[in-house]
Parts: sequence; structure tokens; C-alpha cells
Amino acid sequence: MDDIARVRQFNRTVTERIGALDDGYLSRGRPLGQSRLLWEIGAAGDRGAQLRDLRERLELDSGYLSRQLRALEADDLVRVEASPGDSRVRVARLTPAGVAERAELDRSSDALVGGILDPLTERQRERLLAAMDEVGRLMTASAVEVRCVDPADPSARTSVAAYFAELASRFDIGFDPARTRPTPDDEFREPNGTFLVAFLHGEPVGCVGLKLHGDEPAEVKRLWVASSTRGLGLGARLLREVEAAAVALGVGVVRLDTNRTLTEAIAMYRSHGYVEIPDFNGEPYADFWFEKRLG
Amino acid sequence: MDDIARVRQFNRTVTERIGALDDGYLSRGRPLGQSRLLWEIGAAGDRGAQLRDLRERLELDSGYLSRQLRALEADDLVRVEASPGDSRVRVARLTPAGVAERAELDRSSDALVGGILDPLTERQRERLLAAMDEVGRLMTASAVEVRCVDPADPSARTSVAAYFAELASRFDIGFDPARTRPTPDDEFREPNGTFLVAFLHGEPVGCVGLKLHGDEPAEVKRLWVASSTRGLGLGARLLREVEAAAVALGVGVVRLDTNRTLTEAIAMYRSHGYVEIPDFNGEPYADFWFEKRLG
DNA sequence: GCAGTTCTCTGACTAGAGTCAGAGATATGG
DNA sequence: CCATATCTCTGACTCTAGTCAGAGAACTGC
Repeated sequence: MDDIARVRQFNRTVTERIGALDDGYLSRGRPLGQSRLLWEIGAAGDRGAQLRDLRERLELDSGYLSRQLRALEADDLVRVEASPGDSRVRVARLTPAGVAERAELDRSSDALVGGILDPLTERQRERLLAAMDEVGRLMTASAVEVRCVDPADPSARTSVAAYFAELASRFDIGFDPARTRPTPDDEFREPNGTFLVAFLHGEPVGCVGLKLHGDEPAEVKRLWVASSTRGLGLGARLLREVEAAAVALGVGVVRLDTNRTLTEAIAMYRSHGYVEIPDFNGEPYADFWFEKRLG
Repeated sequence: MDDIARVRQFNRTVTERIGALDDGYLSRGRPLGQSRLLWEIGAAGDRGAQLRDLRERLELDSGYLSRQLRALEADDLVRVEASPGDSRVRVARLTPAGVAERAELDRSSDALVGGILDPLTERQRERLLAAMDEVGRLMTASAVEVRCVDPADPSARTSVAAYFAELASRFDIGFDPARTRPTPDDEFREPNGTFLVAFLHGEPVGCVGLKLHGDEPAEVKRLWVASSTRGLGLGARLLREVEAAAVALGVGVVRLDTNRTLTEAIAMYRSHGYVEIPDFNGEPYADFWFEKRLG
């Protein structure tokens, strides 16, 4: 059976069994959309959910959301009030009856999950859960999109800020961005370089910069992966993509520096064909320097 | 994270990514239901699909199906004709345009699957596919339902017939049901015994019989698993369930006989606590006899 | 304080999915 | 051949989901 047929087969089996999980919501005699909304509002807890957040998260039309909320209010499950700060914004909260109803939804969904797990032996269950984790992880990995982005773009800014914060927490000597060798935005822009950001559901979850040095080897910098997406092979993917971008810009050799506390990164560089070289840039926070010949 | 949360997490990730596969059908500007129907009719090939089969397989209302077909006929994708044998029954076939359209649907669905697989490395892809196979297999296993059934029920009859056919093809000396020790239906009925059938999507895919012998050990017979559902642990499950049924009927010890060519079965008996004993029943086709003390 | 923007709501739609009752044609068992 | 069952079709519905335009209140920057 070829790859595509295997995915299709998976699709059939899974939608049939997992689709039943939605029935748990339907079984409470409420349209699916309203149940989902109820669940989502409850997830926000006591401080309530702002309507605009709900709209964005569930991708609902504003008129549609409004009507759904009205229906839930009519059943006394939800109360919608103006936000204290900005009274254009409205906030939805569950009533006690709504909280109870949501708990009930949870219970019937749990029961359906139980219907999948219960017929299995302990060992089968463990294997199923492990395989589910693997599928989830790899499908998430494949949902990540890497795009070339201007270094002044908000997504690049937040990525670099997160990168610096990460360094500050990992380096045994702390990290002060002012002490590192500065890289103006322009050096990460073509034709001087490039900057890639990885997005998952529209949120930046990783980045990498490339800085050209004329005929000298180019430099890979700011390689960062959000802690929420570790273990998806995203670091390696960013490295591959930045190398491809370098090749496209006519680069033959890339270099980078790294700190001794970033052990996974060091291992990754080594396993991707990077070889250690002497200090080439005098970066104060670096302990190791690597180089790779491309193509 | 507990088991249920893991399943939920899987559900979220998978429905989001896999749900996109349905969009491939929608993208052809036709309602999803009609595309699915088109696909299903095409799967039946040249001899066409009987409407009643389609109705059952897709669980459609007869009026609804009729209308959908009319729409497909209007687009000249499908032709519906009376069945030659029984002209109440009607048969749907794809026109050449329908065949082309179905191929197009396949292609756009392939492209979406590619969108999941392509961003991954070769190794990740292999791990994803293997995990998908595992999830599919175990979810199928958990969808199997084992029920106590009357031995004269059609599901029991077809199971036993398949069991005999299997023996005939596996035994090196062939198998003639007339030569084996006969077991009248009544001996598989309470209070003389019981008969369990495993169902998957309503179809029998396995069975096992239990025959009491008063104070003597009870006998497990007709343990069969359809070749389509091998590797799901269904044999072990039937064995567990028949043992539980035996205990419920007050049985303390069960026995069974088997043929030397059924090596997986023999291995399974051993690993489930069965110990070899001398011939206890003189069954002509048996080479090994086993016993297990229950509870 | 005014122009423009943001946020929510209402009203008026469309489309797909599915249900139900009953009619009409065709087979089957006695 | 007649009563009964099977199969498909039509007409008349309902519900959910979702879209679009525009009104009105509240905020923001100048």
C-alpha cells in the first residue's frame, strides 16, 4: 500500500471512530456549535472570554457568534457583559448552570473516549496512546510553515525577543543583548542576508537569520525554536531551510557560533555536517564555532 | 497528561489536519455529500452500485439518496438504471465524465495528503505512517464488538463456515467437516454452552464456542478470526471473553484441541496459560490438546 | 470635539444535510 | 392471483451552519 493510501486508510478509520466524539456534544440536545462555544467559554474560567478572542479562535462570523450567544443566554448557561476596560468589548462568562452543563459535556466525551480505550488490553492501550502522541507530534510538525520575513516584522521581533530571553535563562553567565555583537535589521535583509520565521497556526514558533559576508562564509544566527514545539525536528528544518536559502544566494560555506550550554544545538550542528573551527568572530558569549560547506 | 487528555489532544490535531481532506472534495464546487457518493459509486466499478447498498454503506435516507443521484445525473456524471435481475432494484454507474471527475477528486485529495507528508523528512514520514498504521489497527481492534449469539444465527453460521474453510486450506491433510466430531447447535446454547461472535461494522470477523461437560472440564471450540482482522489481538480477546463466559457458567477448567499447522494459535494458547495435556477427546484432526485452570 | 476605527448586534439571506409520509412499481409466498 | 413485502421516488418539511450589509455605541488620535 503506498503512502497516500495509508493516510487515506488512517483517515477513514479515525474519522469514523473519533467523529463519534462530537456526538457526545450533540447528545446533549444542543447544536454542536453552541456546545463547542460553551466549552470554549468555560475554558477561559472566571475572568470570562472576550468575544473577539472567541471569534478569532473559533473563526466565527461576528453576527453568527452573537446569535449563538443569545441562544445560550436564553438557556441561562452564559452571561455576556461589557468589559470593564473597554465597553465596546464584551465578555462572556458561564453561569453556574453553564458550568454544570460543561462538566456534563466533559463527562459524556470522556465516556466516548473510554469506549475506544476500554476494549483494549493494558498493553494495547499504551501502544495506542503512544502512537497517537506520535501522529499528533508529526502532524503538528508538518503543519509548521517556514516563511521568509522582514526582520522588522512583528513575528521576527517577537521571535528574536524570545530567543534572547531563552539565552538569558540558559547561559550560566546570563545574557545581555547589548554585550553581543549587534546585527542591524538591514543585515538580515536581501541582498545582505535573509530571515526565516516558522509559523504554527499563525504564531511564530521558531526563526533563523542568515548574514552574508561578501566572499567570506555567510553566518547563521538567531536560530531559535519555541519550547512549545521542541521535539518536532523544527530546529533541523530551519537549519535545512536557511542552508537552502544560502545556496540560493550563492553562498558556498556557512559558519555559526554557539554557547556550551546549548547542548542539543551543538549535537544538531554536528549531526548535520557542521565541523568545529577556531573562533572566527570574537563573539563574547560563544564557546564553539562551526562551519559547513554547502551543496 | 492522562489517557483521556491524550486522546483529546490527538483528536484536536488530527481533525484539524485531516478535516482538510474533505475540503478536497468540496473544492470541486459540489456539495460534499454528492462528491462522496460519486466516489463510492466509482468504487463499485463497471458493474455499478445498487442503491440499497449505497444507502446502507453511507447510511442515507432513501429520499435523500434519490435526490443526490438526480443532481449527479443532471450533471451527466452518473446514470441510474434498473437492475437486470430485479427491476425494483436500481443500479448507479459512472458515465465517462463521472469517471474523469472522480479521478480529479482523487488527485486533489492526493495533493492534500501530500501537504501533510511533504514538509517532513523521509524518516519522519516513515514514523508518521507507521504510527498511523498503528493507530488505525488499534482503533479498529477497539471497534470490534463481541456478543453472545445463538449458534443458528446467520452470523454464527457464516463464522463457522469460514472457520471450516480456513481449516481445509491450512491442514496439510485437508479437512472434511463430516469426519470431525459433530457438535449440534444445542450444545453451544445455554445451559449446555455458549457461542460468541465478534463483529466489526456489523460483519462477523471471529467466533468461539464453549461446550460444557457437566462436572468435567468444559471445551473451547471453533475459535476463528477472519484473515482481514488478524494482528489485532482478536484471537486473544475471544479467548479471554470465552473464559469469562465459562467462569460465569461455573466452569473451573477448560480444554481444547488443535492441529499442528495452526502455529499462531498454539503459541497463543501457551502464552495465555494453557498447558499441554494428553488426548482427551479422540478428535481425528487434532495433534495437540491443552488445558487451563480458570480464576 | 470631530473623523475614523473598533466592536457588537440585528435583519435578511443562502445552502447543505437530513427527516418523514406516502405513492407507485415490482417481486414473492402461499 | 392476492396479500404482503421490497425498493425507489416525490413533495414538503426542519435545522444547522454560515454569509453579508449595515446600524449604533464606544474608543482613539489629532
